[in-house]
Amino acid sequence: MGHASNVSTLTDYEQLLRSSDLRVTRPRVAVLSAVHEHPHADTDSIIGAVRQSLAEVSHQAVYDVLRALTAAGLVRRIQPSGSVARYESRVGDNHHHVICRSCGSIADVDCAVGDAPCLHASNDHGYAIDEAEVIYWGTCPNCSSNPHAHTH
Amino acid sequence: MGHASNVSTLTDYEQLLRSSDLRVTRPRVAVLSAVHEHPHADTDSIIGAVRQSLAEVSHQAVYDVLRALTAAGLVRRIQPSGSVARYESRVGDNHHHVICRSCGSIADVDCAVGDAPCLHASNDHGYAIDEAEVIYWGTCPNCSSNPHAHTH
DNA sequence: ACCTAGATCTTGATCCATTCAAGAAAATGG
DNA sequence: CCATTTTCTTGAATGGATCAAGATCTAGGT
Repeated sequence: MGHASNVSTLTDYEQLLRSSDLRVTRPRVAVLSAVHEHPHADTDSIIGAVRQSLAEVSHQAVYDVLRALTAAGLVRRIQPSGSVARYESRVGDNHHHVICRSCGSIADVDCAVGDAPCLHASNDHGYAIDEAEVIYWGTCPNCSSNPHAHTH
Repeated sequence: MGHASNVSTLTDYEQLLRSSDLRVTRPRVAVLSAVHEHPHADTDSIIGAVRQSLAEVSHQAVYDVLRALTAAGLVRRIQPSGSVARYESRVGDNHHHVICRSCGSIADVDCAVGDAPCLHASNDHGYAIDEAEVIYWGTCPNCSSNPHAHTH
């Protein structure tokens, strides 16, 4: 009695992992979940979030998992100048980011030109370009109105 | 006899520094020169280049100078994902970069749309955008033809 | 269900780019 | 030439990320 829950509790995250041929482990489910729930979080924040549901996960495991998930395309890693690595679960749509120079907040920006665009450099120097990464730098609404309230 | 050379040897780099209200020191001239001569070089390469003309410069001095030059707008700092900081002397023209995923080589790309463009995000979320940084990722001609010759 | 092979995680150390700190040296303006 | 302020030297520390070895767990086959 009760072992039927093994089947009924298959989460979407487990499905995602399996469909990428990744073994399902508790650290992996927890990290994948954390990235979904905390877009643009850095590794340290992800470790913190993961440990709320799975207390004793090593930081090394989180690093390993993030690498595996990134390689599998389940998460995307971004690393703006001067920042540590950050991760997001929105993948495959070629979107970009706006970053506040003052507080570091990040927001998503749909690609301005279409779906898989931005791939046209004025002179590609013979490079075979497969991705155009755009980072818009500026000041967020909050920092614009409260110029001295740094959360950075 | 001979001290007239103090005047005649004012280099362009000295002028650049003075016009930015920066004191002229040998480390600064050497670093500025190194960045001009080695576009996209990282700090370590710049330290090496600087020490060819000025043997005993501390790495800390180079870090400090690079920071000062960047703040003054005399050089530009770029830091692609997974790379250390790199510097270039081409500033003020809103150009972008293509980077080879295989060997890490970097080439300049003029802005595709015009002069100070690219500043139009599809939805800026209220951010006041002042710069659009574009990095094109791909494979350089050399790595395309010699797929296994990593210099990275 | 159980076992095995191979992947993944834990533990603990290490790397290295960058920054911090304090005092010595140098540059500018008077 | 001096005084003030900046910049450089020296040496240590920081922190994100990686390396390494062995224990643990997952998945697939029996």
